[in-house]
Amino acid sequence: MRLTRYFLPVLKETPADAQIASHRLMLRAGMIQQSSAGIYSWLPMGYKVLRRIEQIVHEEQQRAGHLPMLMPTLQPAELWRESGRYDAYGPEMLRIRDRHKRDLLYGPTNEEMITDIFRTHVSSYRQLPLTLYHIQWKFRDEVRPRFGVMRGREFLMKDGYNFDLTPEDAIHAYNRHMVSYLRTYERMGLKAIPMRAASGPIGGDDTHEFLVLAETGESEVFYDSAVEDLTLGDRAIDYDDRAQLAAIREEWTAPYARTDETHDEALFAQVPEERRRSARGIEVGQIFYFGTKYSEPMGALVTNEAGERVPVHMGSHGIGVSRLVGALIEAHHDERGIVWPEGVTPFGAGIVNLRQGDAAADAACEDLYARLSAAGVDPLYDDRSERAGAKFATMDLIGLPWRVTVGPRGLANGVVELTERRTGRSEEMTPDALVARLAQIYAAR
RNA sequence: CGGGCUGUAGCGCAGCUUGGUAGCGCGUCCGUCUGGGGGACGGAAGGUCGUGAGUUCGAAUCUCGCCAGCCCGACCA
Repeated sequence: MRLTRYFLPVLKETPADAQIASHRLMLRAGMIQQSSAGIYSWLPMGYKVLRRIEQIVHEEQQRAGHLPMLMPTLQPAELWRESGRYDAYGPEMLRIRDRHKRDLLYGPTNEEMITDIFRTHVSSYRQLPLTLYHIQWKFRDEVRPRFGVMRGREFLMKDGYNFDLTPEDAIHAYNRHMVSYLRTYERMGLKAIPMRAASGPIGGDDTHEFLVLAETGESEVFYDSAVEDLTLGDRAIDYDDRAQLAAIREEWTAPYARTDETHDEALFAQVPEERRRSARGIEVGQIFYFGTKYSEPMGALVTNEAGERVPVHMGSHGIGVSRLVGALIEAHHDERGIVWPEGVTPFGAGIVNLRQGDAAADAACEDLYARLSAAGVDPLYDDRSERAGAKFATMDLIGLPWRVTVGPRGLANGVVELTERRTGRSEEMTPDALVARLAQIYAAR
């Protein structure tokens, strides 16, 4: 993409309403624009990041064998009356009445709807196990939206639902979600720690929240520093291997890690003192096993091998997709701007032409732009007639992991410069070497 | 939902106390000079002063109502 043809309305000054880094930087980098309290438009670059995150979530869900689908944003009230949640949910749920005076609601989640779909079409244990998910906009009428997309009223969320015959099968589904989530966050360049959590209005017994450590997090967390060192790396995972998944779950959940809601001082005291940590965290996902909580009252029954009609065991599992954009920035920024991890960056590298209009510089930039594009790096070429300082400041702000600097001075020696945003380290090299280097970095993406 | 604060140009703000018909910086547009960390000079566009009513000869400014947004708390992913 050429910057002169893009829409990137960056701000030099900080908008007064933005308090925390991610909100401030998303506004300054031209990623979002507030529409009303807790509701945002996603401008091209913000949307690009959102779509990348969404893509990673899709890939990892499908790798785990979960099936993508799409349910509507507006749901009939009847379904929620059946589960008893129409009254239980409270004013957070946005209620709407259509012209026929039918009660609708803008879905804050989809347990009722998915259960309805399930009971209509599935009646035998032979059709199990089944895990369906979708990525859809949700609405919760927060009393006090704040922190930009981190706590908006409208938000994009992946929510998945598993249907299993037995508690054992459902626990396997739970573990499958835990492992796929660990992998999802790791691919985005985030360290998210599963913590034993409280179940809230979804209800249920077994539940973990995934928290990204950040000073601006909404939850207070307590954990054993041993979890910080855990990583999945490139280990081969077989999502049908129950023992392997259970072992990974054990590995991640054995060290103490809880939010303030479930924190237990006595247990925490058993952690060696030098490994005890208390910090703040941003919740970016949660998994639940809740058994027959919805299947029983809503009649989601299947026939088992003995010919008996039994309620299915269910769980639901969410990832806050839009919130992740904010969480990523909270975890990855400095005083100059955002520092995108390569897994989610909107563009792979920025090309800065220091002397727009100079024949040699223009030609070198065009050449690099074409070759990096062909190599799948997806570069953003700053071809504006701005001075170097302005171009550098913009690149620092929008946080692309790599900056390619092209100017007459270097070109006279046959070199261009490659700078890593995270460390600020620069290296001069020939254009050929630079293309090869970036192509290799992004080959896996 | 309790407490606090703020609405003036795209963004950040001044002006309000003491009423006289709106200003600064950034950004935007045009031009010239510049050219390796938000450059300089010259010119230009852009405002129902959140909104409604009241007081007054006259309201951005004073009074009351409403609306919106932000912060702290409670709540929440």
